[in-house]
Amino acid sequence: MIDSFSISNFIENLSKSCSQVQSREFEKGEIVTTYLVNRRQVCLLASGSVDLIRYDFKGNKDIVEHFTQNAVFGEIFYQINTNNELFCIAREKSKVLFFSYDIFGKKCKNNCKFHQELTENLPNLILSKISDLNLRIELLSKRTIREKLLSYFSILSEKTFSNSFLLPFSLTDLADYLSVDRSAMMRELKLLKDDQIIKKTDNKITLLLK
Amino acid sequence: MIDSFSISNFIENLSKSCSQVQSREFEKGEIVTTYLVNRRQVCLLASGSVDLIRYDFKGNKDIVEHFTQNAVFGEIFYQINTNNELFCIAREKSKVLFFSYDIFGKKCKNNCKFHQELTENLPNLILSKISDLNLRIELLSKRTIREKLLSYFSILSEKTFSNSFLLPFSLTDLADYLSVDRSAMMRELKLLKDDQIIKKTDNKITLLLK
DNA sequence: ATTTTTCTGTTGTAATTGCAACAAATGATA
DNA sequence: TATCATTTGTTGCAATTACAACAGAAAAAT
Repeated sequence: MIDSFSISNFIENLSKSCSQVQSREFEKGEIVTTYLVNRRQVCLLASGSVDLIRYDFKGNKDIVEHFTQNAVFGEIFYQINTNNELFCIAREKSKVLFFSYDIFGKKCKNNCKFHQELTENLPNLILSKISDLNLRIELLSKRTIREKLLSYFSILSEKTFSNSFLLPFSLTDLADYLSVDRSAMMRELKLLKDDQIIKKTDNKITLLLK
Repeated sequence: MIDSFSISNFIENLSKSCSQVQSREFEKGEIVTTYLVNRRQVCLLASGSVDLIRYDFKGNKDIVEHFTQNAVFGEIFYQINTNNELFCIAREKSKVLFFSYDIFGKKCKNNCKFHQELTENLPNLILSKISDLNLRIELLSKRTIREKLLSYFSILSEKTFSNSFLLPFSLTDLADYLSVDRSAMMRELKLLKDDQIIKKTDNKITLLLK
């Protein structure tokens, strides 16, 4: 599996640039890409964070997906005809690599090391994207807010090998990720505290399961 | 993009078997694979249909995912630590190819045509898997049953270029796919009929939008 | 340092939904 | 053909949830 270290290496090596990969830095708020055209382009987030945003017919903003380091994104992964406009916007200063999805089979003309590492690791990046999507479906499939929260906490707990962990999102974003009303989620969090199932201080959650 | 025709060709050519791909037929009800071990194995459904089933701690059966022709599946795409047991079960007579995900970069020793076609097409099969997952997330993110149904119908309508289309699922499975209570969904379908937003006869839906 | 924006926290209320339970229709199997 | 299993369709009711609206805290921008 690719790790942050490898990605950093990618970026370093990129100075001796691979002809088939572009790289660019974005400031907070800048549009990284849109899902309006139909290209075979893949975006790989080398550093920072990027949101996939929808503006619906009423102009309401809605976070569809949230990308962090090593995430791959782009309209090629989102062949869904929503009649809304989808944008990827940098949440903070971010570095993004752009290349064609069809880089897969092909060898680089220069036979460059960077290109080779990229094609070797892309399959794993895609695997982890698929797992992330499946995880979200798993959570969204739960019927109640309580179940959604507890499933999510349980997964964070397993990831960190601890009953205590920091939420990687703000509570507002968490409600968005679980696709529930924020105030209803806040209420449920309070009930979970009252029932002594969790403890919560700021964005640190502790599971109190016996 | 790969089509059914290409897949059929794959299967035909498979007679001169590629050393890195196994193929097997399953009868209805047979276990195709389980998500208990951690292998790099990919399953590709050449024909038939397969369900990914969960049995929770109470023994309740739950359809997590439903695969049809050309779908790729296997635990490699599902790195989620649910404490449940996940099985893939053939819904009908089905043909499945098995191979390693790491087939990607590697060339076949025999340099066989089949292997080459497979590695060329696998990236596209994976793309369409990702789009399917994103589509489901899109639907599950809707807040009401009505919105879920209408979004789903609208996508089917676009796919078929028609206001009338057949549901690819039974209503029971549709409720499962949208992760809502079946009886609540039935009620909402009736309300949609009463409000003259849809017509429904058996599993044919007609959108009555002006 | 002050203003503005975003985030957290809370609550009442109405609407939606899950659940349980049932009957009829359809499909599968022996 | 008879029997069993699955699917469709329906309803009452209790529980959950979305929505709206607000205030205070924290963070970001000027």
